[in-house]
Amino acid sequence: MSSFQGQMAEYPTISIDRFDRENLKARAYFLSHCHKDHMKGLRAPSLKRRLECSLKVFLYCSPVTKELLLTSPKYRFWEKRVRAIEIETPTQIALVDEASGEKEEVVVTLLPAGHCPGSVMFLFQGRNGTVLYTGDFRLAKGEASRMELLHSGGRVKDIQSVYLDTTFCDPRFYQIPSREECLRGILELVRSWITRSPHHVVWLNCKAAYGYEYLFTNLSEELGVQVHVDKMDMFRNMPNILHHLTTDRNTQIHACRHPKAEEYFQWNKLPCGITSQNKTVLHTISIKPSTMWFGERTRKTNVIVRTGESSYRACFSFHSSYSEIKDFLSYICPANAYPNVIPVGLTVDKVMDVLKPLCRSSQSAEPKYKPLGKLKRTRTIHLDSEEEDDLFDDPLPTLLRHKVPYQLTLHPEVFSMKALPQGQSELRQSPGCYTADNVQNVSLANFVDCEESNSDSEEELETLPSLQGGLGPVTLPQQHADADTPQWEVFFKRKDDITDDECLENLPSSIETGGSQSPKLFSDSPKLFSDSPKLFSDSDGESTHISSQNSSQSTHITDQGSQGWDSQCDTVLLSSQERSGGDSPSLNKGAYRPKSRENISASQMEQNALCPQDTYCDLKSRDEVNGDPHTGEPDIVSGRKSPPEKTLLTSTHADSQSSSDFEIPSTPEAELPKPEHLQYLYGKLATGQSIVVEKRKSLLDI
DNA sequence: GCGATCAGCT
DNA sequence: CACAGCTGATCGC
Repeated sequence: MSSFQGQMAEYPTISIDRFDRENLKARAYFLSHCHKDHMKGLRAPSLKRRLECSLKVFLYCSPVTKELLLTSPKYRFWEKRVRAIEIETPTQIALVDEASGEKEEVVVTLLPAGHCPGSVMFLFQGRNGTVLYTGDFRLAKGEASRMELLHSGGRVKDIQSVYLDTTFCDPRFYQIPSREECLRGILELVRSWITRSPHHVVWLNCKAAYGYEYLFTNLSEELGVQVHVDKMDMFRNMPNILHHLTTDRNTQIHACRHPKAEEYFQWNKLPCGITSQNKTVLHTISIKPSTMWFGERTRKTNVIVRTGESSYRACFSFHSSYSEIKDFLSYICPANAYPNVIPVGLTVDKVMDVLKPLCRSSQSAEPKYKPLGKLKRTRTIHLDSEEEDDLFDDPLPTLLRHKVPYQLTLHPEVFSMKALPQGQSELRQSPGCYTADNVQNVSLANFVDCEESNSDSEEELETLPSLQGGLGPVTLPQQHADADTPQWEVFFKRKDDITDDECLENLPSSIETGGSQSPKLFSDSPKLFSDSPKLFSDSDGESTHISSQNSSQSTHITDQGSQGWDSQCDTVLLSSQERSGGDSPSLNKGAYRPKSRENISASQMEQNALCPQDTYCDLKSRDEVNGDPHTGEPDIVSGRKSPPEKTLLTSTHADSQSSSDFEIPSTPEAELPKPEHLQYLYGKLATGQSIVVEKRKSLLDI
């Protein structure tokens, strides 16, 4: 839970995610996402009164957050005072003291945080330097390097302070299985159950919070079954979520809730009250998403655990793991970092001990000789001209440097993150800032093109095996390019292509921080967005448009598999959950190859834990392998007890968080990178050539 | 009656 | 395991 008090040292007149006490005096409010622990005081009478007196005070958030917030009647009084800011669109905001008339300008940029729909990080740039408030986030390793607007001149911006989500900033939580692994595990479990019969249903025991939507949409997409929920009106303007949900109880996947749901479940009753369909009793299992983590040396990442006869726990995390946090922070390398959360059992000091070494100050404490000629942690290879002296960090905030962009050189993915219907370009018009307007219009035009082409390929996608990218169930809902309706692109986006950034991340030199010593091999692109903030006009940027947010962490499975560095072990179901029919249009047929438990010895299991597909592992109760009550039909009608936990699904994808990829034994079919190959790759990296990673014919790609 | 806070629960 | 959030008890306005 966030213990951030709302204010940042550099910009104390703005309040973020806290709206009580001192924050009542703020000149502007920011909400990173719609979770209650970040909304304290947001509907308190004291703040309501403040709003009535101070007509220039606004709440800034992402378009999706605005939508979610205003759907709740309790917050509807904010309607006239919420201003949605497009993702990744630097926007200038005036902080006015209404009493004295004193004014300060800041430029804020919203960056997708991957925590829940609408969740963002706030990057502020102004006279007291550049600071980043992360809100809650889950970003896979290397993702910061793909955020265009964290960079300037091809380098990470000079960030004074980071206010960081440290929920799992504890070595205990070293590794949390990737979103894709978890998703795949749940998908296969659900698939294995609901394909048994139309009366086999799954209850997803989710907490009342935004953040599970990508689970629902992916399950629905892959299995062709809508998810039953209690309410969906908050998604009314987000078709890509809405289409996968239903309030019709007659479906096989439920995520409905009830205060006595657990009790109901004991009696084979779903939270929505049904126990049968068409006079046939339902066979139900429950899956409870919860965080699972693994230590540094743990190679086994079991994403599904059986906790009872019909109960399962599935790995699911809204927050970055310890190693993901460290990766993020070390990439940003701010002067200071402050924890927003103190994990239970830790103290502020303990957390600071982790954060400090990743900050600039600790690294530049004493002058050190550094060998010249090392590559700087550049992120993207720009083809444009060099624009600034690389030897020194920018003394000025980026916004003060007014550059006139001459061409749009941003990468397509940047645009794909910003869904904007045609015809809304005028909403971006900001009187008094024609330079920015021009840029916006240019980018908008390009964006629209981009969208249309996306929608074209969408058609294709549906006719192609959706495993094209090798990601299988991770395939995420596509974008709709309906110019007339508000757009919603799923906030977690799949990225097929590994970028060179990713590779750079794995290079030792990528950890190098601080001032550059290397000549730039490649010039940087002219800055567009970062130097041309959109001004927040008074003509109310009201927009019903729902912007997308995308989190791109899908590269790891394909990357690593394609390089053969890691065992390509994906989640595999046990025979207990086996169903013989290959009836489903499975994207995972390769991975889904059940094997009889009895045929596998314990030692085999140990091995298999490190090597892939035809594997399961049962960490905790190997001696119980014969006692699976699920092997036969019919099943579970009553008498749910809780046998010792059994791990049913396993994935040994040590994945993105692996600190030492080469330690991992290879699978028979996997190839270790040969020194020459590595040399070749590194050579390409060093010279800035893009590396196209050839996708291995995936196991799943059958 | 409402809100803030806390314990308990999941 | 923790998370996010609900419920219910208590207290103060």
